[in-house]
Amino acid sequence: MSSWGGGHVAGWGVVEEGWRKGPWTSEEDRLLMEYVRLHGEGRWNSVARLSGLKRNGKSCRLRWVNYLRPDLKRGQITPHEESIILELHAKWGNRWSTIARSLPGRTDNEIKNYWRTHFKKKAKSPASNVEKTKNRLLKRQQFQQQRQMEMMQQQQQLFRFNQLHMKKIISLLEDDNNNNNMDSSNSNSSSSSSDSNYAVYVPQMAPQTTATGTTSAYAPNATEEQLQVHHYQTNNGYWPAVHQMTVPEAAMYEDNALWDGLWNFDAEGNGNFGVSPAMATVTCGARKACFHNLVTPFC
DNA sequence: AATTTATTCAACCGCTGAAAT
DNA sequence: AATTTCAGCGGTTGAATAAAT
Repeated sequence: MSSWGGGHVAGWGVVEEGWRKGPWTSEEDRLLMEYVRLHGEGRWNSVARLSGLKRNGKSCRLRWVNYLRPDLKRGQITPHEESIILELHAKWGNRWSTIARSLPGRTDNEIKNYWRTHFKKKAKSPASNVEKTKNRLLKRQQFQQQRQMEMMQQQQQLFRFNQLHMKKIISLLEDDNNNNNMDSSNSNSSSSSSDSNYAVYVPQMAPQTTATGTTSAYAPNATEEQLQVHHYQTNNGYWPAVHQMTVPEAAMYEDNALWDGLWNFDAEGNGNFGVSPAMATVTCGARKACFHNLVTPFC
């Protein structure tokens, strides 16, 4: 069944001429990551000798570059990225690796696949099919927008709730203050619970739990440790990349992540907003960004 | 509910050019 | 200078999954 191009026919995971082929197991990923940790990227043909992996250099390099590299950006291609792909493809044609250089965290393979599935067919297919695709995308987009509105409404409600509480607290404090300073009658300093007072109150988001259960608060003062994601479960079972994201890096991603968050709003509402596990933490950033936008006008 | 069709994407291949021997 | 090795590129395949019938 799996005759990859030319050459001898070998099944998935079958050892052919000493080399294993097909999908990678979590153990193989672990070995490869360990190899890179110890020896760095490159010298791929030494992997088998030094790590015990029964994969050839080519396969190892590909696995690392397209899947295990910690700086990979996961999640769907954003509209912004899509426009870059289109623009650069018009300019350079199928020079995928060149295009990929303009999209940090995206691989040439990913861009190639994306372009082929989204644009190559569209160019060929009859108008009716294009319409169908358009309608389907539109439908999905509308649904996603609705979900987003619901989320925002919930967040606004939470904010209002916090405001009310703060008002109560302030008035209680004022009462207390007034009682304590009964004899100082001209106490102008004790402000009433004016808007300007609670407007500066920025409610802290509850810590978000990532796919791994790792707490990722993504508060402005979140430590680097809080922003680390260690191991993920994916649909094929395992995604072991160790992605360490510093606070400035996370901030840099925030913009993109916001797009991802909006674009990938997930129908199941599974808490990851439809992004891949690797982006789960980053998406928390997006959520934070959304929330921040709600608060900003009051600041 | 079952079947068919379409889509996605990880992993393969052959080829090429650069670097090492 | 010739040969071998290695890394990287673009094209292709097919298993898994989603959507349509």
